[in-house]
Amino acid sequence: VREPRWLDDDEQHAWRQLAAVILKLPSELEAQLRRDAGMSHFEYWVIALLSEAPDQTLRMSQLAAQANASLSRLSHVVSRLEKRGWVTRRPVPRRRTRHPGRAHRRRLGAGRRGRPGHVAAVRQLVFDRLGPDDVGELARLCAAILEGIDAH
Amino acid sequence: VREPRWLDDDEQHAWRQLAAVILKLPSELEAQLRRDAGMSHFEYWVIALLSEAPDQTLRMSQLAAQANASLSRLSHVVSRLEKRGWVTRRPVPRRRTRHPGRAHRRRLGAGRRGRPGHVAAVRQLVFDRLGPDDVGELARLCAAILEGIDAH
DNA sequence: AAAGATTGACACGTCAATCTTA
DNA sequence: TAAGATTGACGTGTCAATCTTT
Repeated sequence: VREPRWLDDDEQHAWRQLAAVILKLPSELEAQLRRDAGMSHFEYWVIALLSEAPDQTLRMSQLAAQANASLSRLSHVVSRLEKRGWVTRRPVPRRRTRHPGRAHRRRLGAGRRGRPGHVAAVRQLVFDRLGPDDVGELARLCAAILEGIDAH
Repeated sequence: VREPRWLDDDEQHAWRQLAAVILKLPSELEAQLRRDAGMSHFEYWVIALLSEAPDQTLRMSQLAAQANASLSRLSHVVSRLEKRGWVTRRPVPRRRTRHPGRAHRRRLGAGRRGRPGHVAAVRQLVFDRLGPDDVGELARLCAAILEGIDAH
C-alpha cells in the first residue's frame, strides 16, 4: 500500500517554485508600498479604484467587489483611511445612494505618488527577467490556474 | 509629459492574472487545510518539515529557515501547536543543542491526515488544467520571477 | 424582512525589547 | 557580547452579531 501520491517530480518542482512566488511576491510589494507611500497594498488598491471611479465615488459594496474584499474588511480599512484624511465617507445625499468615499484630491496624490514606485516594483520583481514570449505564457498559465480555482 | 508608464498591455494583462493567482490561491489552500485538518497552511508546513527531519527534531532557527519564517513568528506558532499537544519543545539535553520540537507520533498523524487533502487541493487548483509541457513552463517562469525577487 | 454597512472579539504576523546561554 | 529564542504590544483580517434603511 502506498501513501496517496504526492505530485510527480516535475509537478513538485513547479509547485515549490510557485509556492515561493506566492509567498515572497506579496510581501515584497507590501514592503515597497509601505516604504514609498506609507500605505498597504490593499489601501493602494482601494484608493486607486476610487480615483478611477466617476466622481471618485463608489458605494462600499461596489468597492468591495472590485477590490475582492469583504464588506467588513473594507469598512475597517476605509475607517483607517478616513482617520488619516485620505478618504471621505458621504452619507446618502438623497435616495438610496450612500457613498462610501470621495477621496480628497489632495490625497489621491498619495495614490499617484505610490504608483510610480509600485509600477517600478512590479516591473522589477516580475517582468525584468522575462522574455517577450514569456509574458504571454505567464498570462496563459495563470489563466489556466484561475480556471481551476474558480471551478472549485 | 506623460505619467510614468504603467506596463504595456500584455504585461498588464499578465500582471492581472498573476495578481489574481497570488490573491486567491493562498486563501483557497488555507481554507481547505483548515477545514480538513484543522490547521493553517503554515502550521502544516511546520509539522511537515518536522516530520521529515531526522529524529523529527529541529532547532528553531533551522526550522525557521526552512519554513521561510521569522524566528518570532515560528515561536508563536510552535507555542500554539504545543498548546494543542501537536509538538513538544525539548530543552537542550546537553551541549548547545536546543530542540524546538519533537512532534508527537500521534499528531504527526495530523500532518498525515492533512496531507492527502492538501495534495488533492494543490493538484486540483493548480495542475488540473495544465498540460504536461505547461508544468515545466510554469516552473521556469516562476524561477525567473524568483530570481528577480532575490536579486532585489 | 432583506440588503447594505458597521462593530467587536478574536487569531495571526511583525516589530522591538528582552531573556538566555555560550 | 553575540546568537538563539521568547514575549508583549500593536496592526490588520475574519467571523458573527448588530445596526440601518428601504
